[in-house]
Amino acid sequence: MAIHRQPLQPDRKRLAAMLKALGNPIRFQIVEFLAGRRGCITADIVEATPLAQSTVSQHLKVLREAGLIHGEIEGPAICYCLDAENIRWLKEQIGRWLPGC
Amino acid sequence: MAIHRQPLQPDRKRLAAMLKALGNPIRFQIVEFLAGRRGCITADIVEATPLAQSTVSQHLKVLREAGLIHGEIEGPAICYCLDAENIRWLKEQIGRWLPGC
DNA sequence: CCCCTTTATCGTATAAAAGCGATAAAGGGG
DNA sequence: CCCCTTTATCGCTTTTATACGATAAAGGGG
Repeated sequence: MAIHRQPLQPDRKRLAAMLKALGNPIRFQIVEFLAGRRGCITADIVEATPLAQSTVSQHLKVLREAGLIHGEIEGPAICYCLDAENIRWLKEQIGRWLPGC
Repeated sequence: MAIHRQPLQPDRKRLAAMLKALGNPIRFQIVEFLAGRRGCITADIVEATPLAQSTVSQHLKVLREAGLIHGEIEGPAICYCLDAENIRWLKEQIGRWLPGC
């Protein structure tokens, strides 16, 4: 069964995108940071980081587009939380993955 | 707890490296391809792929360095297999990760 | 309505990844 | 010993990711 005959099933694509997003150490740590706080403002994440605000905003966008986090408007700020449902899905997929191992 | 105070624990670093390696769709598919065959020659993977042999070799190197596969010399060729032990470790880590989700 | 705070986006520069062809290395067969 | 097969590595180019400062957008307070 060749790899390139068909593009990649949608759920596989989604899984690979999540893994790619998490493969960056900064983003990985942002997710863990959020997990330890059950949601917080972008500014808090920027403060916890050696990076510029615009850079952090880019990373948050990647995490958002991968479905790992989501933000809710809270006054003039945005409160980011882990997307528990999608993260559960990710963990389930990995749990089922490669049953032989 | 700031993100940048300390580099990243060794096991977290290892986990992020594995996720990064798997985040590339081609490498993701190579792993699944190997899972469906319990080991095969580089040439088989090249053939299953739209890529040049040198490119596939690079991807195999990334997967090897992430500990996801390992190769054994088999005559003039090399037989690649999934590294079941490390993949189990990865799955365990993800299973334990973010217990709140 | 203006200003301040907060976040996203734009433009741009640099670093890293991904791809290829050519070449080297290593093993087996004659 | 030479040649053929197989894989890795090198040099190079193109694409993508990462980072920053500057600017725009959007909400709340006075």
